[in-house]
Amino acid sequence: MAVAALLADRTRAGIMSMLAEGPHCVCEMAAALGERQNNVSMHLARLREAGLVRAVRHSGDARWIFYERDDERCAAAAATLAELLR
Amino acid sequence: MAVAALLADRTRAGIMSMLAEGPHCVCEMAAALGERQNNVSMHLARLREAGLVRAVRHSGDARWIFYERDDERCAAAAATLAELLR
DNA sequence: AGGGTATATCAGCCACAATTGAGACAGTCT
DNA sequence: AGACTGTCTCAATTGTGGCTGATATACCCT
Repeated sequence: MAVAALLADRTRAGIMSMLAEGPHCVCEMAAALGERQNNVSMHLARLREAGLVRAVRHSGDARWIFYERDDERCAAAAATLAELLR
Repeated sequence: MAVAALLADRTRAGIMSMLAEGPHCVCEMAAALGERQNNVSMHLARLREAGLVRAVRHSGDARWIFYERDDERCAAAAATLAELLR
């Protein structure tokens, strides 16, 4: 899926926005965005496939799965988009 | 329509890419992109509504309508997108 | 005025993506 | 082991957006 299409979805944009501030677990984002957990999970899968985010398991309690941005990939994606609007 | 959604379409991305090099008329872009005229026209309408491009009539022959980018709006849009990937 | 060309608009159809609902899986407690 | 919680996956439905085909509008030319 293209970067622009990934950001085009309201929920995914919200996810990226939240992750810009730091790592969050799925249920936190679902609650904050007013979306169901399985939806957020699916959108995260899309973002993961594109490499924009990655899942990390906490060492202490592995029930929660935290997601964080891949800054390098995000920067590359931003450059790709900026090219179109250059 | 959101900026990201506008750029998510292959045809619209092609249009923006062509317009980055300079003004073009609808039929030129349709031919270059291998799309039908009415499709390109419709996509241009979307881009026009968003303010990313504008139509200009040639003074000499007003049959052709040239489209050109609105650099200011494009820069603003790029900033909006960059914010999500910041 | 009439014919030709460039562009715009509109209804109908189709494809794809988002949401829903249900269930599976993994890890943590008691 | 059994209950509970957080996450993931999948089939079915819904909804949105793009494409098509036809038509309308605008301009030029003879």
